[in-house]
Amino acid sequence: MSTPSSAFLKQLRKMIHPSDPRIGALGDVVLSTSLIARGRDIVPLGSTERRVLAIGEGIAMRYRLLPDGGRQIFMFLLPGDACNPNLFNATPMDHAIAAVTPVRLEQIPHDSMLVLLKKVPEVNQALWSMADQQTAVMRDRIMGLGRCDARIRVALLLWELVMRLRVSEAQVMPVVIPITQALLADAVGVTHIHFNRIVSEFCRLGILATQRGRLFVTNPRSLQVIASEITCAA
Amino acid sequence: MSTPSSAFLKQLRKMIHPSDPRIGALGDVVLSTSLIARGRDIVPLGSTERRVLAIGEGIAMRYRLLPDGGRQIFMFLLPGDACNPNLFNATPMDHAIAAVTPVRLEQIPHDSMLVLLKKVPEVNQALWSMADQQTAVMRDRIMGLGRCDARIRVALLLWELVMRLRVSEAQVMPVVIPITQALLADAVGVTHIHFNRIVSEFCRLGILATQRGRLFVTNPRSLQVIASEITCAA
DNA sequence: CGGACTATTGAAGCGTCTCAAAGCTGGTGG
DNA sequence: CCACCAGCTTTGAGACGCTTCAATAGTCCG
Repeated sequence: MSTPSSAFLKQLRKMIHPSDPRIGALGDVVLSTSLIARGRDIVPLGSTERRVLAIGEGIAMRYRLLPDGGRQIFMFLLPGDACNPNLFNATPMDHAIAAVTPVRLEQIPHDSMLVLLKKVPEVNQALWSMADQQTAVMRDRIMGLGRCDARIRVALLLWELVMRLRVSEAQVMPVVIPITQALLADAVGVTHIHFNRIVSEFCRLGILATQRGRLFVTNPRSLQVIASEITCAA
Repeated sequence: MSTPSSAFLKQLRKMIHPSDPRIGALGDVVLSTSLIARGRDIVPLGSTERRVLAIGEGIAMRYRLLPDGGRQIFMFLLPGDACNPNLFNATPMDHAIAAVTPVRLEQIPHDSMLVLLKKVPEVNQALWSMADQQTAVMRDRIMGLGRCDARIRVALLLWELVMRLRVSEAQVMPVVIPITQALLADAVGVTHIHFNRIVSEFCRLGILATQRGRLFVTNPRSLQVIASEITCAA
């Protein structure tokens, strides 16, 4: 069985096929892990990696800084998500990736991945799927930013995180989102201050509960209702 | 030489390597084209394609409709751009692609692509690069939508289009952008009406000139200046 | 020549930002 | 073990960017 305690390999396996025999080859991959402290960069701006990096545990973010000190967060990366699914990319990163919580990072040298790729071509396909999923998340973000008011954008983001957390971690009901309000605000493109007013409202509605540094989603159902007030047809 | 009159194959060739000998194999690909009228869908919502579709000539858009009748445009596709660079994707589209101008569409069956892929593995790499370029464009869009006011978003979009048009078509100075103001507005997330006020301002500044259905960029330089008033460090 | 689409202009309303300030909470060092 | 400090959260009031609604004008096509 070679249970891959790796979140990344687990996700890879899931994308290939429920029970492909060649999946055993995944165990042969050279995988190392390291711990990244909260707030530190995992992949700095302008870097070119020669390993596949993936989130093993914790939460990270793709982001970019602006000259005025602002910051835009493109998306949050959850356990199993790859920072750079494109094995062949030689161009320097146009953004950075940092740890939102303490992160256990999984690293696989490109060489090792390429060997695997030759043995199991379906891995390439799986990597494509992972990349596609991430761009789908970004499309949803563009959708929200371009067409919805802040209230709905917040609901959309939280709903997205709840859904994605449910698969990576098997969460129980009060879903925990261990991300600062300021960071969440930087993702939906509002001031952390206005974000907070919206959170307060959701708390009053019994949808959320707060604690320093984290949010509890007590009622995902109504979150989705709010989100779908304007959400897309897809 | 087998000059591929195909914009897509040209782009593919460019991404592989300036002068790889195996590039000749690109000519063996099964390529057909068809004409799409302005406004028609190229790839409808929910479809699953078994061919690679690419823009040969003209401009298309990735977009999604909202229940309230609104529309968000994720990005514009220019000659050479692929609608679906992921050969292995079997999941239905979560958005649609339509022709902004009359479009000459290039179609290559997946079978044929896979044959090519086996002969020239670098093609896979090239497809990855194309996908990466598109997500880079989307990241820039998120950046703008989340962090910049409308004036700058407009400058950013127009600057992006000017840059990308310069490579696909060898444009001369008054760069023509044959896209309706209403559509451009739907891309940057403002009312077409407010978009028009910004265009008017840019006209007064001598940056733009207008004509029914198209924009002329007469002074790209100052466009970039405005765009970089807040733009990212990258 | 009529009809449909595109562009343009004005005025009122509101969503969000900005600035300013003050609680809180948890972790750190004394 | 306590005090302090940095980071996170919360609250208020004024300003402004953008939307909305309404209406007119220009331009292409059948």
